[in-house]
Amino acid sequence: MITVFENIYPFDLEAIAEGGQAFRWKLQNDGSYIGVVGQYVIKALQQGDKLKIESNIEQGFNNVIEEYFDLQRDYKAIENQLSLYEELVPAVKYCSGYRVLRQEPWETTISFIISANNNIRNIKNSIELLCRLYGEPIVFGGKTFYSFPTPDSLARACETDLGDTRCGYRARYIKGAAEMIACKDIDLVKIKDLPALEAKRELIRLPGVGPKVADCILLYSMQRFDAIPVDVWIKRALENLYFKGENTSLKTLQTFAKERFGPMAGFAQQYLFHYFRTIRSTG
DNA sequence: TGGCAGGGTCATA
DNA sequence: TATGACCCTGCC
Repeated sequence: MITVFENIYPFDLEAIAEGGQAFRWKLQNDGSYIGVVGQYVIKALQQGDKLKIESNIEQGFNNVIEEYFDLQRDYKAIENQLSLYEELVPAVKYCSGYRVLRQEPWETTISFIISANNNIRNIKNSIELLCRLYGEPIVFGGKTFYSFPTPDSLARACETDLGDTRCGYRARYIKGAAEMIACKDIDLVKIKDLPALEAKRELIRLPGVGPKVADCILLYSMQRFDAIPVDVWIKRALENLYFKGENTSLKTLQTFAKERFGPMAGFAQQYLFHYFRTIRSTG
């Protein structure tokens, strides 16, 4: 099925797909991106303010797409609000169209456990291998894609075999987290509704999940926009903007960012991360 | 060819 | 609270 979504603005598919919040989107020769979302393969092509979507979604096509890309949220208003912070204006201008995807909590948890002390290329490779080895095949457009593995399938996996996904020492974290979730020791659905601090504390019980990964899970899959993952890029950005470039502890930076941006912290993080990372890599 | 850094976490002191 | 180890990969 193919549908075109009109008048989507601000929306930047490339920034959304490459921005480091999701790791399963792949750029195609025709400029489109193909990704796997749940049991669905989605081919997305942006042409100006139109978004053309081709997918194997059978029911509720529009709902699935609108929810995943968060199309109902007024990002123009969000960008205007962020632009009230003078220091964010360049980042918001540069990254206009960035959106926080509404991803699945389990997949987000494992993806960001793999992300720790890793680089994006490796993260993508490991997740792809994980899906090929433990996910279910989905045929779309004559090609085979793979769904993200279930908690049960990873809980049953042998730690040595998980090493085949080239995730290194994180294999035991993946297995450990999968076991806790599969046996309902941790319930991601319930965590979604807990108060901020409690939710974070619960997530950190999972092996391989520290403060930063917990914030990623909260922001990218639980719509907790007050969560601000402080990674090396946000550290650089905040130090650069507010601490005269001086080395500052993660805790200080996190407290500062939460106070300064409040419920907008997660959005601010997205624009700062993408902006500083792009500026740095392009010089 | 070898050293280093990459969207942190964990164990130890 | 502060340090160092940790798998693997690509880049210089």
